[in-house]
Amino acid sequence: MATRTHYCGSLTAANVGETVTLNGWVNAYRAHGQALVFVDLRDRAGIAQATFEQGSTPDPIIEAGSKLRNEDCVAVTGTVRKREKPNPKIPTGEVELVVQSMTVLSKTARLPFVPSDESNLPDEETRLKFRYLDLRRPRMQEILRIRHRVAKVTRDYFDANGFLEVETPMLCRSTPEGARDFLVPSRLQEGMWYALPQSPQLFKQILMIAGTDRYLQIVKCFRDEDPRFDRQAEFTQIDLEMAFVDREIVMQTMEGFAKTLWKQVLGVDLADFPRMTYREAMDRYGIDRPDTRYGLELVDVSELAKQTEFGVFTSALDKRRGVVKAIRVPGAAEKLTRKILDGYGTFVQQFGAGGLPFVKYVNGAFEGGVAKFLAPIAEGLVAALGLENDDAVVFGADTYAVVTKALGELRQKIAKDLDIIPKGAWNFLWVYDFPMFEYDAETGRYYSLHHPFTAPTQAETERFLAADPADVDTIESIVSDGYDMICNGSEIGGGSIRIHRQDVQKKVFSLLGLTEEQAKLKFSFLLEALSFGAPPHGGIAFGLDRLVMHMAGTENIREVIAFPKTMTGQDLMCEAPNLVDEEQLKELHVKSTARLPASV
RNA sequence: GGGGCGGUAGCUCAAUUGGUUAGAGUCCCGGACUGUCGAUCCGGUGGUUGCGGGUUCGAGUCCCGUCCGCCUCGCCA
Repeated sequence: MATRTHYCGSLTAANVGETVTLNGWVNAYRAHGQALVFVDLRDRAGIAQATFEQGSTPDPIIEAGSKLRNEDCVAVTGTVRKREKPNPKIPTGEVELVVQSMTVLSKTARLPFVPSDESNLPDEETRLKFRYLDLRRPRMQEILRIRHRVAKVTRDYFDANGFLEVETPMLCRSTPEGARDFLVPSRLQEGMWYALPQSPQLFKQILMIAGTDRYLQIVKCFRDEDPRFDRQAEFTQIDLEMAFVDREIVMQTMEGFAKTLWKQVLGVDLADFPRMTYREAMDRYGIDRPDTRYGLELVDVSELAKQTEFGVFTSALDKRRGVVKAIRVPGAAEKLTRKILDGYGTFVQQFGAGGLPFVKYVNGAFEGGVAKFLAPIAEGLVAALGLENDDAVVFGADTYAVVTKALGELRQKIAKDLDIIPKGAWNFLWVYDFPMFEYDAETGRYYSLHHPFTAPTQAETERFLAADPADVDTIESIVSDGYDMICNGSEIGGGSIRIHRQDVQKKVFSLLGLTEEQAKLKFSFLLEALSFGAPPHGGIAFGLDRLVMHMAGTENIREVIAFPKTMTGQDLMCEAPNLVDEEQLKELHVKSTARLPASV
């Protein structure tokens, strides 16, 4: 075949007069009979027009050109010529290739869809089934390129900062806590199972103990939980760890990374990242990953609510940790119709709220909703919320946990519904000072807010070691040395300074309900490693897929993964998962209890 | 495991209250055409309305079940 001398997308007026060969696919064709045919050829780099014309192109080649159809794969050779009428819509529009010879490398069968017909793109199901056609689209190629750039800049940045890329195993041991594991049966060890890594957490800590000092890995991780629009069972982390560091060093290094990434991939200069404690984030935004691109902040109006006769308020305040909070929605008195507000009422109910009291502030007075209850505190409320004419106000009244969750979620929904999120904004911030533990009254035990290897802050360590496990308030007040990097309300990275003291690690395990025996059974290697001169260390893991989602501006995570899985965990192209041979199961010492056939 | 939305030609969509032979654009096939770039013009192929059951004189439309896709709650240290 004639091999490429240029990419279609790279042709410019500078190539005029040159004889070039293009390899690509037919993006579109315009045949004007046996004497003139235009074919738009597409490759990874872009589109160029190939012209078959009598006088320049041999007749049999014109004939063959007129038979080309969408997505046929061809090689064409010819001379680059300046066009009489340039096409300003494409970058190569000033020139065309006058075809002298052509090879049809591969005719296409009847297409399930036409990749170049952006206005008639099929549903996602069809795109995923024929992913190779979908990926031919320039937009998908652009996303692949961005993803590549992110990986490349990542390796360059961390290489320049002394990090070493080290691979860690995919076949690991299953550990308690955390997400559900994907399991792999062992053939050589009958009855035993590997687990695919949820993250290389322990390996990278061991690498720090092993003197690697600075570690980086771009690595697949697996969590067998239900997907979301930005979550997939199989995903990629940019995983990092540093020894002999404190929180400040890690945060500075990682902030530098994010800035470098945005600069080199998008050409965007990011300002220094603001920092916010977990407490402040929850108080003001009702979530641990606040989207600071817009207002709609939560305001505690408990003191005012106390002065009303409104049962919903007063009974909420009678509860342990009861609060009344409000969100001012500027200028939304008309937009938030009764119907919409009813919908919001239902919306907050799924987070445990009883309903959504609301009121509108029009011409200096409250009207609608719960207006009649607010008379005694009207002045105070206007001042507390900074109300202006035509504002709407929604309230949450319940325990702190319920109000925070309900209003935090509602805040984001209102912002989307009213379309008040500024386009093109990059609001990064750090959230830190997370609690180490949350106590769950139902199971009667503590849970790690981050993971069980997260250290308490240095200042808290002795208080933590001294704390009585039965003293829930004290345990819950212990602050960890963790930090999350937030971008536009999305957690793109999370990490912490790790525990490097055996006594601290043992206490964490015991608070999590692991007996000394269980801890030894599951984590003996870690506890042992910690006893051999473990350096202080800490790190972070970024969600590569989410980073690319933000940078490419896609609606979901599947768009940034070449071969993604659906919400039911299937690969529609290769049809995984699927049945296996009975013989395979036997070798693996596995017998299925499924009602449907487990093998073919 | 729970909730919501969706599934009609290869693709994108339409089809009045349940009522004639389920239509249009596009792709594809055939024909015309020497400057198009969403080419244009003429003709044609193409349907188990996701699947199964039910109600009805009659179901794309209503009901039940099921599968698939998306979103969501739980879950995701």
